[in-house]
Amino acid sequence: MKTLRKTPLKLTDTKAESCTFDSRMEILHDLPFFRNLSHEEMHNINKVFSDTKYDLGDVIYREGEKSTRLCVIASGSVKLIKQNLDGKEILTDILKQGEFFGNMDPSGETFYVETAIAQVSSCIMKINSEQFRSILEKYPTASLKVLDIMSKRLKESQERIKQLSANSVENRIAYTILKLGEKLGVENDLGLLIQIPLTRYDIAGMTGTTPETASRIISKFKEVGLIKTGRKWTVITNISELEKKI
Amino acid sequence: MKTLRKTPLKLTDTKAESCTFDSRMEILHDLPFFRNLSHEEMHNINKVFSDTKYDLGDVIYREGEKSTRLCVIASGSVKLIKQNLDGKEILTDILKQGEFFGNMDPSGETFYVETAIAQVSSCIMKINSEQFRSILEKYPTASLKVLDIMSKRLKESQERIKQLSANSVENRIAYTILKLGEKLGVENDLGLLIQIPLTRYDIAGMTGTTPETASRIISKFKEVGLIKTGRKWTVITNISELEKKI
DNA sequence: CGTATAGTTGATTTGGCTCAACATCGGTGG
DNA sequence: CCACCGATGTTGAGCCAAATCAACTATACG
Repeated sequence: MKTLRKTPLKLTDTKAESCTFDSRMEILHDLPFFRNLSHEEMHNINKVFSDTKYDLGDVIYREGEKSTRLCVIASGSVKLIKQNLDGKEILTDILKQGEFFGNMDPSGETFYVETAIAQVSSCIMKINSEQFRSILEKYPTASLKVLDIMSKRLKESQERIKQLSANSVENRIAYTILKLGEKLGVENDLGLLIQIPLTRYDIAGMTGTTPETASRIISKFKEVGLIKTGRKWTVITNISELEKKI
Repeated sequence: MKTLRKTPLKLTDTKAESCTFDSRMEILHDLPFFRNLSHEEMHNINKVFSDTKYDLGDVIYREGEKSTRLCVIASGSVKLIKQNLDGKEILTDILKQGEFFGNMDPSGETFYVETAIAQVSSCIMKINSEQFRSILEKYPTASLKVLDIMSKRLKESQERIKQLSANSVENRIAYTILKLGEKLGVENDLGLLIQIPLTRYDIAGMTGTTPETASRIISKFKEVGLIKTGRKWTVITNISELEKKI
């Protein structure tokens, strides 16, 4: 039952170069919604973005603040959190390089509905909501791509509602770990490693339970050999059996 | 405690004329995403839509079927349902005239992720996903409007996740009734009537609980004079006090 | 009117929360 | 380099909100 082992996570610090104009160029070019644009167009778009580096745990914006910008992750990863009145944290999403978050409503009268926190040291590219909007107006293909991404997120969100409404905590934790594996998994010598620091609080916040209950269920999964975990890291060792727990 | 009273719901049957080409024209013109289009453009768009009448309880499409069309409610209202493995029903959304649902991914390789059911007799306008897509490509303003609506739905969906994760059933039922009041409420002699037939099963499906628990909590709300209800109908009689229950 | 559907209410059970004590990891500074 | 300590994770005991199971009543529709 002992899984004593140093963290297998590779938390390479955001390299300075991930925030340079040229590397941003590459990242922007890889975004689904800016593909097919000419180099010159991309260059002009890139000029409109600014960037900021954040260390692990830094707040990018806070729920309730006036929302004025759209953010794109140039490197690193970001978690989106909603707070309940009694302080309970709901983890809405975990985003990785190339994904966007923040505001794209140009009205100027909106407020962030969640708090964004750097989950590892990250470089975040930012653009004014109105400017982003005018890019979308200029490139209809881009806005359809954004629309597709939003559709997908809505579907995922509704799947989660279904789970919270009808499934047990065990189901939800199995599902969440598998989804994280799909999205952030990296094969290593142990199995499929989830390449972000993930605490019991995070898992509890994603599944609508408490850290204690999350810990208990994770211990059960460990006992039957579905996963291996340690402080802030998780490895899936038996995907097919874990899928049966959903 | 007795609220013996005939249903105050006005379930006017979908008038035949709500499905005529001309009345569809009006409805399309009122859609947020087609506003600002010329009469001629609208006329061309209208020609691409077909329509179908559904009676209360009719299935418009079923979860898992190949998704090929986008639907717009010309008249009536529609509920979107997801089923759990053990048969439990999750009510994802209730939509009214002018709202859209279904599929807008043109890839042709997608499946409906929920079942759509007419909640009253309804006229549904339908368009092929690819055709809708090409309209969006042609009118960038329209696709941005659609994007805005999707953003709003995503926010609502995440709010619901938060509630399911952190709030009591009482909180959630109060919230849900208030939201339904905002969206579908009509002032009558009793108070703010929710103008759709709404069962305890529906409310349970929207709040992630059981009909029995929903009934108990609704009885409590009735006792303290926050709402009045009968078979399939709900009237909010004290909004401000009901808000305190969230 | 009679019947199927919808709603209510009670008794019992239980999954998961709360509170609490303890174990362990890993970064920091002496 | 190692000891320390705060952050993280584990585990136990008791409790409670809500699910389940069940019997019943009320409503609307044909």
